Amino acid sequence: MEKRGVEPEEEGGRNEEEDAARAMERAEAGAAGGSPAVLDQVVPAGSSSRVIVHMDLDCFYAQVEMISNPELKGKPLGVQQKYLVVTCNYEARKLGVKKLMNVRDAKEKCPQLVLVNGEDLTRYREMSYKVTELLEEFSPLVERLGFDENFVDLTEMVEKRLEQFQSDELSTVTVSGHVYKNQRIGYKTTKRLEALGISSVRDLQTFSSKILEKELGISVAQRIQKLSFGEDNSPVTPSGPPQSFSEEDSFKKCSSEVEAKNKIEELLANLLNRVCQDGRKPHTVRLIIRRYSSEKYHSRESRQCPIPSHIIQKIGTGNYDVMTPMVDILMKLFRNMVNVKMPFHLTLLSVCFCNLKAPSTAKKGTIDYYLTPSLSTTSRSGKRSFKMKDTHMEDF
DNA sequence: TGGGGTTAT
DNA sequence: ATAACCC
Repeated sequence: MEKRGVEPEEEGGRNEEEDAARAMERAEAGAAGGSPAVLDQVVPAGSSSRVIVHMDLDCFYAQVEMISNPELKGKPLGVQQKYLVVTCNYEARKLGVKKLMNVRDAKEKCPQLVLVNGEDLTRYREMSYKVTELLEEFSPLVERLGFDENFVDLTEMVEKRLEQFQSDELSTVTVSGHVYKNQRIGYKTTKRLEALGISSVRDLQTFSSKILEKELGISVAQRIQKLSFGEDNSPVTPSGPPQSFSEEDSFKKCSSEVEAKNKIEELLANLLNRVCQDGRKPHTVRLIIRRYSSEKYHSRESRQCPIPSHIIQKIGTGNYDVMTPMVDILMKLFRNMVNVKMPFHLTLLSVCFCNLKAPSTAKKGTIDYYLTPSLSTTSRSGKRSFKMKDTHMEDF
């Protein structure tokens, strides 16, 4: 990754801060190799303050594309998904292209705009994890947010460095602070807050806690109001490997079962590759659809089921056909949602593998084998002894 | 509005 | 199973 494409920001996450707004300490020298002594001006000794770096990669997809193809550097570049420019580099922004702009509008604003297709996220995903893994060398406490943001809790590292500096009697330090601008808290909540006359952080700070709790529920109300004072005690939760793998495709119209099956097969094939590389095995599969609706805001429906254990074991082995039985299962889920005897109009299909587990190493005849519900013969009676929310495809 | 992800209910 | 949130 090009260094100038990365903007390191350092955040002073405080538990009991009294600042009116959330303060952010920008480490001018960057997170790594910077001057850790910065902190003794900000953090009283013995305080429970944390040091959390928030790293946000600029126009991430566009950067990946420019690295893949250096000829794109210096040209206005947009990354296209369907008819949208989902992100673009700074050359393009200078010329008026915005994120999530229509391709037509973007071309109109900027006829020289170079577009690359970014519907396949594979390379973005790979780069994204490379960044996360790099950060994990500094601390295991790295939390991902999307593909292009990471939070790193460096409290321990900083404390250790601080001790060193104090013993060296060295403390030449500069601090520059900056304050969070108004944040968007989430679309639905924003609308509800607006209805209450709350449109700024200041409004939220001064609003009645009681009324807010009644309006939004105690959980959301207390959280966002604390956030409005810059108080965020939420831990940096290590993301670790992903909890789900999904692939989706949107389109203008899918109105036949054959069409749907073809699309599902493509999504599934890609997913099987991914899950194979991961090494873990999914125990649940889900099919998600979006039906065409003239105006109603995007709503999705889904059906999921456990993956039969005999199929799970074949995943990743390569020499067995997993596609056929999985397509079978997915088409059953499909017909469970869509009455194929009636006309239908779908605009999105998505397949998701979740409930990922480390592959079983249990061998026949061992204790582990009999203690693994999905392997031992007791699993059938065992499964029926408790309530399953999922549809059982084994029952079909 | 794409093509992903997470957690809460 | 869905909703809401994040990017």
